[in-house]
Formats: sequence, C-alpha cells, structure tokens
Amino acid sequence: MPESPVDSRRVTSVAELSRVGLELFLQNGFEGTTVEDIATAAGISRRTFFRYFASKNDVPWGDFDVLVDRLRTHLRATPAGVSTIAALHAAIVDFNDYPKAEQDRHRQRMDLLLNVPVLVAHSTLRYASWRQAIAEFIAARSGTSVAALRPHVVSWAYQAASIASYEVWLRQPRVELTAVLDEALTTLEQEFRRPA
Amino acid sequence: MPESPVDSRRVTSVAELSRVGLELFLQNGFEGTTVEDIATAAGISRRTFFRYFASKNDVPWGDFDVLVDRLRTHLRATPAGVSTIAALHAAIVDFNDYPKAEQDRHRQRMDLLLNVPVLVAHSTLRYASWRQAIAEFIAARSGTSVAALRPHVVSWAYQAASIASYEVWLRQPRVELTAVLDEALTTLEQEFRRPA
DNA sequence: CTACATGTGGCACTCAGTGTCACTTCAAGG
DNA sequence: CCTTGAAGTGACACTGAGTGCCACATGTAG
Repeated sequence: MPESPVDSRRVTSVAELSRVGLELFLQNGFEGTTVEDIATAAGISRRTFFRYFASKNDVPWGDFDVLVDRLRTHLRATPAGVSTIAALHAAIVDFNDYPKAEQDRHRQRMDLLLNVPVLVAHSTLRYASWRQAIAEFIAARSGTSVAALRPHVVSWAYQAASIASYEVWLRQPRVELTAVLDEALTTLEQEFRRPA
Repeated sequence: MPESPVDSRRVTSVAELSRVGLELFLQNGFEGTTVEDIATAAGISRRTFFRYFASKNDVPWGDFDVLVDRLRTHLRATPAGVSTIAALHAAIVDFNDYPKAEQDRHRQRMDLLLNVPVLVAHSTLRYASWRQAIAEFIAARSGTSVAALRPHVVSWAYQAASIASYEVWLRQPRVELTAVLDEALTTLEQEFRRPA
C-alpha cells in the first residue's frame, strides 16, 4: 500500500505539532498566527488541534511536563553525599542542556516565551511544576515542610536565575547556554548564607 | 437639577469599576462573570468597559500602577543611612499596609489573584513593574547595572516572599498581613550573605 | 453660538476555546 | 470474513474576549 487513504502529511503528535507551530510563529509572529493556520499546516482540523493542546499558548512548550519529570528523577537519584546546592546546580544545567541539533529551535522557542507578553504570563503556570520539583527537593533535603516559606522562595530565586540566564543567552547567541547558567547559579549560591 | 439626564448610577472610574467587578466575581466566580455583566452592573456599555481596562484580567488590579509609583517614591526618599535591606523591608510592608476598612476587599482581591489560574498568569505581567522598582533600587544602591543578574534575582526573591506571605495570610485571616510579611522578609534577609 | 476635544454607545468582526454528534480507523474476538 | 467497541477525527454551532469604526453626546474655550 504505497498510499494510505489518510493524508500521510497529517501531523499527529504534540512534539511535531509544536514544531509546525513554531515555524509559523517565526514567520508571522505569535499573534499573527491563528490556530486555524497551524491546524491547516499540520493537515488536521482546528477541533483536533485542541485535543493536543489545551491552548495556543501551550504550543511552544511542547512536551515540557516530560522534562520536569526527568528533572525530578534526576534530583531523586542524587547521592546523599552531594550537597543540596550542588545537586540543584547540576540538575538545572542538565535540564537545559539540549543537543546541538535542537539548539536553534530551542532558542526560537525561548525567544517567544520570554518576549511575547501572553506567553510570559502563561509561562508562570508552566514553570510552577518546575519550581515545585525544586521546592520538594529542598524541603526533603532540609527536613522541613514543602509548605514552608524557604523552599518556595529559593525555588523562585532559581527560576529567576534561569530566566535571567536565558535573557543573556538570547542576546548573545555565541556563548553556551549551559555556561551562562553555570555562572548565574554560582552567583546565586553565593547569595545564600546557610548551606541549603 | 435634581436629576441629570445621565444615569447617576453610572460608574466611571477604574477604582469604582474594579469594586463593582470584584463584587460580581465574589458572587459568580471570575469565569462565571462576563464583561457584559460588569458593564451592565456599572451602567456602562461593554465597549466603554474596555476603555477603562485593557482586559478583564486587569479588573482585580484596579489602580496598581499608582501604588507602584508610590513604592518607587518611598524608596527614593529613603535616607542614605538606612541599609538597602532595611529600606526594602520597610517599603514593602508599607506597600501592603491597607486601611482596616479596605482589608476585606483586599483579601478578596488577593484570593482571586492567587487562585484563579488565568489571573495567576496575568499577575506576572503586573508584578513586573513592582519587581522593576525593587531591582532599580538595589542596582542604584549597589552601584551596579540594572541589567545585572543580582538585582533581578533578588527582586524575584522579594516577590516570592510577598506571595508566600499572602498565601499564609489567606489561609489564616486572623493574623495581620503586615506581621506575616515582616516575618517573611526577615527570613529572606537571613538568606542573603552580603549586605544588599 | 461655534468649534473642538473627549467620552460614550452601537455594531460588526476576528479569534480562542468548548460541547455535541456523526463518522472513520483499527484492533480484538467471534 | 464479519462484528463490535474503543479511540481519534471533523463539522458545526455557540460563547465570550477584545478591536476597529463611526455616529452621537457632553463639556469647555473662544
């Protein structure tokens, strides 16, 4: 069967749909691209698009939740000998270490997420699970409750450092993202008095 | 002229419209209230509503920008003898010190802003100017650039402490918000090694 | 009384997001 | 080979936010 009755160009995965959307956003801007446009380009209907994404805002995020799960696993697997700060440092750098082949796409994605107001706002909701993973780890390591003030404030600070790093990286594409992150995290660690 | 031709009940200020909206949100929930509902309750048209607010999401914020301006002024007026940390501490507590008569409304407003997902997301954009004011002050005091990493990370941490305080306060209405904030800020200050 | 600036309402339009239902695809089991 | 059921898809209609445009009212300065 050389030709399926279904259009073989039909895109039916979150990852691929995200790529198609990203391409259109690059061409026409985020606001300038309608869900209809993405659906058409992917060979599916508008209705079907919303079965893959809860909202247009989620397109640039792709499979983010999977990555957060990986971060959580990474942290849990840290040997007890490694300090909390060192563990977070390594896990966060690793979290943002994308293969060369994907770096362009990743930059483009982050450029949108950090500069389009609607997406900046929406990011808060997506980042919440990331911060939660960090906060849980800090709480577990320090033996305090996750509901305590400190884990959350610190996880916010880590998010801030990450975002600040991305902003530097987007302005200076030459430097390695992981290098910037490494520096930012080091700066952050020097801000904390007690060993976390 | 006992009766103006214009409906005297017509509401024509951001502050009052915000109050009308808040009341409806309390009754029917944020999602359960349409802009049309608010406009009707305020005696104006839907079109006019959008001349007061850029979006429905801005209703709970009311005149926030004015408050941020006041924060900025407060910080600038700080005598040079007061440390950066102490100045921020005082200014932030003051920023959140509402008169008794408005406390109920303020609690209701914050309850929405911290619990309705769309509003949580949108808050990021509104808080940005607050953080900017903090970051500018820190940068000025430490003689570094506002573009530097540290002012931003620290301002994020202050925001996190504020939000965490509000969450505590919303769960335990008995305690004073300013007291919770005071405690949270003290905790935060102990996290910083160098004098900011 | 006129002229001009500002505020308002009505209307039509775009687009995101949702509920419903009919249709297709495909795999499992007779 | 046929049936049955589950899962994915598309068409359609609808709600609601937000915008552009234009006509009308109000208020103020000359």
